[in-house]
Amino acid sequence: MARIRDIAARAGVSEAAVSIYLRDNDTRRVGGERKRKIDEAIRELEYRPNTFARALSRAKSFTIGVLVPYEGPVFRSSFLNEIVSGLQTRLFRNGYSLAFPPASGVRSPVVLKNQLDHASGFDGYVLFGTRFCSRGDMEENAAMLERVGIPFVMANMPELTPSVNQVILREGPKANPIRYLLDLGHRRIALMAGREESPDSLEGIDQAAETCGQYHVELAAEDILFGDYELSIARSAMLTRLARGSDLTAVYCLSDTMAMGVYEALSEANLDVPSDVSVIGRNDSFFARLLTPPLTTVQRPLYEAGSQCAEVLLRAMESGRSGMKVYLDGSLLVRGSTAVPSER
Amino acid sequence: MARIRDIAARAGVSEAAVSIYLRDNDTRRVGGERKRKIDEAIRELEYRPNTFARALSRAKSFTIGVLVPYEGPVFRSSFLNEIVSGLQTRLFRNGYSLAFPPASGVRSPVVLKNQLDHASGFDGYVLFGTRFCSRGDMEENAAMLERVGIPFVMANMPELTPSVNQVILREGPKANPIRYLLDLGHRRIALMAGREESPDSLEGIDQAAETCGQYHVELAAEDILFGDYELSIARSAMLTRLARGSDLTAVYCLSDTMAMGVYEALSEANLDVPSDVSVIGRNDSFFARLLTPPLTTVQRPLYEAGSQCAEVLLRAMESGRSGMKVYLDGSLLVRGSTAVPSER
DNA sequence: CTGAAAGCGCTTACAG
DNA sequence: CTGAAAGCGCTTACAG
Repeated sequence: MARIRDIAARAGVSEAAVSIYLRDNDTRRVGGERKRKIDEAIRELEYRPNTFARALSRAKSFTIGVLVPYEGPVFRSSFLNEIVSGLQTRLFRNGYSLAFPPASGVRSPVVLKNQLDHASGFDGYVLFGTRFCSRGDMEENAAMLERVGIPFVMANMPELTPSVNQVILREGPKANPIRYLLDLGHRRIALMAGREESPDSLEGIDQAAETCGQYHVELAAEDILFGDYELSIARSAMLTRLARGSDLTAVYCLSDTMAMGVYEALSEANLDVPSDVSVIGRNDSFFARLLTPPLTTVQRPLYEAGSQCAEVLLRAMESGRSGMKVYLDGSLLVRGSTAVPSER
Repeated sequence: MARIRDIAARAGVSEAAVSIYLRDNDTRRVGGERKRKIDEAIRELEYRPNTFARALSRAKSFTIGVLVPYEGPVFRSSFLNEIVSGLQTRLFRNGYSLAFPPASGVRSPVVLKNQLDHASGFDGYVLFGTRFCSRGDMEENAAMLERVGIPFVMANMPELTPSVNQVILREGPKANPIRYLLDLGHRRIALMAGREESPDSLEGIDQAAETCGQYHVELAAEDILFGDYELSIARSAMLTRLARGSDLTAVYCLSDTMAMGVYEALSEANLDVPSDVSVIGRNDSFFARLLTPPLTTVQRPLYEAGSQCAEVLLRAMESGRSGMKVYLDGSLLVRGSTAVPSER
């Protein structure tokens, strides 16, 4: 591997000259003839500046750590992947690399601590909430990062401490799926939440309960199901619920993936969507419109959330600002999986 | 940000002592009382060794560059994501980080060159072929990496230069989908390939033609379609083909995603799957079994391919070996989208 | 316009 | 068992 010293020697100039020319091709610090010599040496030796040496001496690494405090394959979640896509596109444009430090440990703050041990010296972080992160975990995580003192932004979490930069996906006024079901005439609605401790699920339950309350409809405890954001678990949860009596006429699922599990369960129970039971999903994953029937879903701007994370982070890195909050609203896409309730 | 110097000062020991203790807690180089002091200082100052300084002086970064020479969101491909998941899991276990250097440029070797400028000093690379990489591109890419002199492994490419480490997904003896269709009695079969120049598509075409040949069936040029590995493009390509006459009785698609596009096209043409046209996909993506009808598909061990990439790379990094080739076979999962051809 | 020197935060022989 | 010193490959004042 050629070093800057080799280039300098071959071109007959000082290392400083090479370094400065590399940073700015138009510098007047280096004369024309010498520039040509340097260029030539670089080409001949296929010189590439060492990333780590450069980061160390510049005190700027052009590396953003993506922190998903969860042991297990990250890239399997189409939800996260969509956000990361937006993040990547925006950050690449500014020349930043994305680094995923190794995850190990069980409790989320422990995993994060381990990840930070491999991510010291980075320019910024994007912290993702996962279904294994309770609100307390995330507060602990955020506090840890604040002590580190490097700019960061949180994705995929309901609003937290005011000092934290966050991009927040919220249902928004145009998207209330429970209200939509109630307006259609449904009175016995189930909520397929994710994981009991997850802030997203808790928020979903609160909102559903509140909306039901406005219609003087009860959201019964037995109608709050937990599908762990996974297809097969949602399927079992739904099956279990159906075994207790099929008086439900609608289900709102906090992810399209879980909605697919609900489709499966309903089909096994010989219940038709939507004539027996209406189903609503969330995210508008690419497969949603291709299901039979096409899934009514709460579209959420995930890619946009990713690029907003990048935007906030870039701003935080250049100005040191914190406490920025960006809110992104969802919207309801009505397709074929919802209908007025029929008497059975 | 605390440095090793701060820890040394606070604990009243030399920097060397801290560094050595950090590397090996059981060292006898540092006495018990001093160890305690160091621990305390580390905890109080929440010290984390600087990744870049450490990489530089150790000449070992514990960073693997994931090179996808393609400008555009990488994490949107569920195909790549599944491979990367396997890679990540195995590499994390050994304490490696995954780094995605920024992509810019149009031609694949140009993108790769740019990426390498941001990835110098890494311990190893995983190079992915994309649908925009011709065989010539990939040979150029491989040659470039060989000149860099750092261990690397290629994923998602048919067999290339012997010197290159590769994990190769091949159809394998148990998976020949064209033969399966022929055995069912189909005689007019279309192939939904990806992109004209992509080696994967070329290989798929060769194999399909060869198998057809064995049955004295012609794979007509007009029955070789290009769906660019995308749903909507596959849909249009299929629609265009159907407009020329619907004498086809079967389609093999080089990805499940394209198979979904074919489903759409067939449904728009009022053709039933499988009674009018049989459809086979590839990859066994998670949604394949949930389509209506459930998709017959060539299951390929993508996650396993990812962990094999990691395995090969780890071996290459410790031994310098090259020219390793790992072959992984697919297998045909027969579900509801295939049947014997009916006369129409 | 140019080079010699010090420094970034670590680690690794080396001498005791 | 311990510390002082040199070095990893860059960059950045500094002096000319």
